[in-house]
Amino acid sequence: MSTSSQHQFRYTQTPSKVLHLRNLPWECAEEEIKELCKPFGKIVNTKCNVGANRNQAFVEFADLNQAISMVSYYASSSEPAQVRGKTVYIQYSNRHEIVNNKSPGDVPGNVLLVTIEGVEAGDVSIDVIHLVFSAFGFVHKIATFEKAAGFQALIQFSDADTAASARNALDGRSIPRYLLPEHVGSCHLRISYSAHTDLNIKFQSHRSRDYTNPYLPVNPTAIEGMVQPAVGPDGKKKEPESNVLLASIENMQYAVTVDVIHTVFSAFGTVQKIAIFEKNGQTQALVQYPDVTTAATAREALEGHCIYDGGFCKLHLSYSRHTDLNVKAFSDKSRDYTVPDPSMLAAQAPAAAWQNFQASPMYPGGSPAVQGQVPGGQVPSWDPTVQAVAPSYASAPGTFHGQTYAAPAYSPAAMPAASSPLSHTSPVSHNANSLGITQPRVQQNVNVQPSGASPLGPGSSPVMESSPDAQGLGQPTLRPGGASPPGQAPYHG
DNA sequence: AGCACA
Repeated sequence: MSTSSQHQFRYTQTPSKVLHLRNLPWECAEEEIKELCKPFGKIVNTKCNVGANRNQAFVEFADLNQAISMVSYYASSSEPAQVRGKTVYIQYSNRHEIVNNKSPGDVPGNVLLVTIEGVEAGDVSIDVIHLVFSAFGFVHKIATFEKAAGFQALIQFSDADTAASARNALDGRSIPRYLLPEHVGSCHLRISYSAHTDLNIKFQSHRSRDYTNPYLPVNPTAIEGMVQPAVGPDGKKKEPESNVLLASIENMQYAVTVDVIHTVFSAFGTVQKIAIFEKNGQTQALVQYPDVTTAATAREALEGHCIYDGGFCKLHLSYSRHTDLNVKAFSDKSRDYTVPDPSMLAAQAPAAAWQNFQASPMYPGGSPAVQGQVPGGQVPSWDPTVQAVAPSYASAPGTFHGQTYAAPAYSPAAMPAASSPLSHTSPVSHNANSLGITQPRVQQNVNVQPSGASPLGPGSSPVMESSPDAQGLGQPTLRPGGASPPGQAPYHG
């Protein structure tokens, strides 16, 4: 043994109440580490799954002598410290206390946040998730979603103990291969706790389930297969229709406020809710109508038109996968016209709250349950472009954890493609008014017809009274019913 | 197999 090697790690020799454990098994659970350490004293803190490989941990004893006794014991023991048969290396930490050992995801609760790594959203059906986690207790609710972190699921158990047992057993584990499509490689579960205590599931769908309420309606637009935008032979997208429109606003030289959106879209029917958000640097808005027909009318009439003269704020409309927006009733980016009383907002527990929770880690530390509230009045982080892919995997009955499971409640029904009448969804208009995306020479204006009747296509678009310059910024020029002949655009950019 | 950033 060279003196240099002794010097190399000399600094680790200073005793500390905190021990550094390394070479732990993959995603070793906190309980396993405690089991190893607690014979030597009282553990006051741990920090697990640290290091690049998440196979290290820190354990803080109440007393320095307890830490010394553990190090001393294994220094002289013929049997090394082991977890799951794997030798664990124990040294004094170079710090003397564990600070902030609990990240929010480590605060136990009855709802787990599960990240399924290495899969696409369509690879793991909600039935498979349910199957896997049901082995540990009754799964009340599941909500799945896609975020930057990947495909995730919130899984609600009855209590924190059940959730903890599932977490301890499955964190870092993989979903069995036979439950996955063949093309999926590794598929590790990364599990932490959610701050939620009760998920608000609005529909039984391919992405959310409430097993406590079998009578919950099935979201008609979220049935498997329905949401996947089919591509026809001509390459046109055939989206499922919806009562909610997704408006992308191109060339947004002027502010587009909730009020502006409301004004424009109210021409075709009652606008129930609006949410404005940014997506890939482009402003988009979700506009909710009471029914699909109204939305279709508005879509037909507004597609390709500009809110302002001069080719500004050009609208591109598609159907959202949403059917009922959960938005803050009054904010600068959203409006819920069905909730006149702001105090009602608390009762409008948005199912999107957990999405928001994912997007912005602003859950109050230690504060119980941000349940049912959109935190901070933020606009929910809608991600309408993430169109869920219909699971190609049909979960078959099988056994897992020694239990036999029935077939999934939802068979992958064939997409009722015929129900989508939209055959002219091409982004490029074939009409005379060739609204060049880059060089809009002729102004196409929003035609507002309060009756909503006989919406005009882009080719027969009437014009607004004037350019935004004449009207001042921020106010679209709307002339109800004042249909001018086509080609009479007064503004030439 | 060698130190934490939530």
